Amino acid sequence: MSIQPFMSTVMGTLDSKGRVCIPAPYRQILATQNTNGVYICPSFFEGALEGFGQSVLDALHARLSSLDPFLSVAHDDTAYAIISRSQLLPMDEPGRVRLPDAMIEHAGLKEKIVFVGMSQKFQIWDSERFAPIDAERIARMKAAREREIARLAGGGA
Amino acid sequence: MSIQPFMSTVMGTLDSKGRVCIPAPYRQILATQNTNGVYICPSFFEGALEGFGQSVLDALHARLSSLDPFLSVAHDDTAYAIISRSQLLPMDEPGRVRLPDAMIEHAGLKEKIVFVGMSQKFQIWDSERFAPIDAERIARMKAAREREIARLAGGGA
DNA sequence: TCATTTCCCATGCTATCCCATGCTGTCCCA
DNA sequence: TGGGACAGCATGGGATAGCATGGGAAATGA
Repeated sequence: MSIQPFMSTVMGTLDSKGRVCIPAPYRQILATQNTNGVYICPSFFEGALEGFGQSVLDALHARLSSLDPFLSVAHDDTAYAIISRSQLLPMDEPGRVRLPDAMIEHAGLKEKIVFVGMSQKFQIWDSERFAPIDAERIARMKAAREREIARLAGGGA
Repeated sequence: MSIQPFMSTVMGTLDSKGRVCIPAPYRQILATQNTNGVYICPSFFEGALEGFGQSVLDALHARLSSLDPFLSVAHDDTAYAIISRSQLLPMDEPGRVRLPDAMIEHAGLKEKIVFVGMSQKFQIWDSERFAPIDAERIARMKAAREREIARLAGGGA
């Protein structure tokens, strides 16, 4: 079988104890990556959380390890930022993790949340906050498509 | 063996449990792509669903893997457009899949549905909704042909 | 000693898997 | 050339396993 990406959009719940149930398909992917739990990192650009497994972390680590850890000034800022802000959250038996309060606050999570599969990683959004973002992303895609159609109809020049 | 495209238009049924029987020729194509089940994605631009196999997903994944999963906007947009909206639907023994309610609603599926083969992918339409779309596509094609004839008659300049 | 958190067990529901059946197409034989 | 038999495909329904969720007990730190 080929690579297993995080896919699809799944509704979820944040309970009164700050726990979320990781969707079963996501857990299977994490398991195949030998990840006991899940890595969570606040997104830098959006009010959301990003989750991923061991293989993403390995790739980031590989990027950093090509640099001299003490002498290099050519830092890989992205890789460094991710690694330094990520946490490995342990998973209980049914497949839930306890989100740290700081993460819940960063993403503005209420009761209804959304898991958004994005191949190597997935995002966790508050349901209400995600709705306009969703509409905006779709609008961008449509606009890009319209431009392409217009270019083709224009005579291919 | 040559490439196996999804082709022809096939009638189908959506049962009371939201299941559809994937046409046998389509299943054979999916099987040759080592796809256990079928990937389904709501169309961005039309009230229909799009189905495809592993090879489409592999091509997409290859494109994503050249982009930074945390830094690149193109990565997020592409992943969001397809990956987050697609699902791998498992297939039961006779060859049926359960369509998620959100997908059924997106395509406005009633009882009578239509599978439309489109080479790498196929579409799933509600039967009534597809009729005018079909006519429109034919009309567009005819118009293009007319224009080409006119251009050739005009002296080919 | 008390508060907070973490781990574990119990439960209802939903989705998935599986079996049984009718039908329609094709293929073969008369 | 026509009729019959068989095979494969589409369909319906029911039982079961797995998932999401809630709460309680134990352990740790203040």
